[in-house]
Amino acid sequence: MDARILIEVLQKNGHRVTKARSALLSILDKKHSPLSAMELQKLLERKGIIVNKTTIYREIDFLIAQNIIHSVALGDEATRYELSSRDHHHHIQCTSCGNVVDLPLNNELKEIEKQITRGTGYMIEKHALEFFGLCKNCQK
Amino acid sequence: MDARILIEVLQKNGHRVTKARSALLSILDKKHSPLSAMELQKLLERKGIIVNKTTIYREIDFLIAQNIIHSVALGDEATRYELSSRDHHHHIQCTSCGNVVDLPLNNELKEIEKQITRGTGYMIEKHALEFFGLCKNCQK
DNA sequence: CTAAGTGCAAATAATTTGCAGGAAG
DNA sequence: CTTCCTGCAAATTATTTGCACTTAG
Repeated sequence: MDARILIEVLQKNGHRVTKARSALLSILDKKHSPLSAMELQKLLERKGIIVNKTTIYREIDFLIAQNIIHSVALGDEATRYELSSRDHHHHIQCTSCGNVVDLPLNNELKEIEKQITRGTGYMIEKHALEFFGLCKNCQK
Repeated sequence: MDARILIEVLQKNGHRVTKARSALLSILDKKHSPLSAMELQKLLERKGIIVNKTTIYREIDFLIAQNIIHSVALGDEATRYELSSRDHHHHIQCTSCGNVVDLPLNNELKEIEKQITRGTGYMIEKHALEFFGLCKNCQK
């Protein structure tokens, strides 16, 4: 249970473990695709945990500050978030239904990043690689 | 002049060529990094062309519909736009000053896209690959 | 002329913030 | 208890839309 370990770490570091906080971690741990603030709120609701949207945003800020989650920008309405403890991966979003799926890829980009640093002097910290297309269902 | 050609095409297709429209095209043609709605408005202003922000957004919609520009999502405040007629490329944004630079890269992703299609059944239409890091200046 | 372009004010939508009350440790 | 968490309402920011007016062709 990734979520359990994260909760332990939070406790060890003197952070409070609220119902919403631990439920969010277990939701993020189970769902293998990035979730928006609204989606997180709804998934909490299904567990019987009703919180204000403000709380969701503050919880997101907190978890980002703890390096537990990070944002994923796909260019549509809302920012999504996912656990940072996952192996590095990318996403593909269906341009019709909007569904997002994780894509396990190897580090094809390491060499490219070195090239870029050589060419531009930038000290690269991270990258975002997202794919877009029609999922099987929407091809019909 | 890329902008000139685009203007001719618009005229040929029966679209009007307003001061703002042609100025936007020449601005986008010159600036080799994606621009936000607000930046576009300000750059027009510097040319003495004062337009409402609404006009900027409507012009962006129009140019996207004409396949002349497309959006670039970097995950911060605003969406940026750039000419589609440019060779396919990517960007790197400084995580400190926010500056965005174009990166000419070859099609390293073609093979990866084929893999993804084989593995997931998605019919891939496009991808977004952005890099983030510290620019030379901000490393000091 | 006449459809397309434009400004302005108001509407949305995502996210942020101030403040006062409530709960975790 | 005391700091952190939370709700609520109001503020902010990016973008959209309705309506009446203006202009390019």
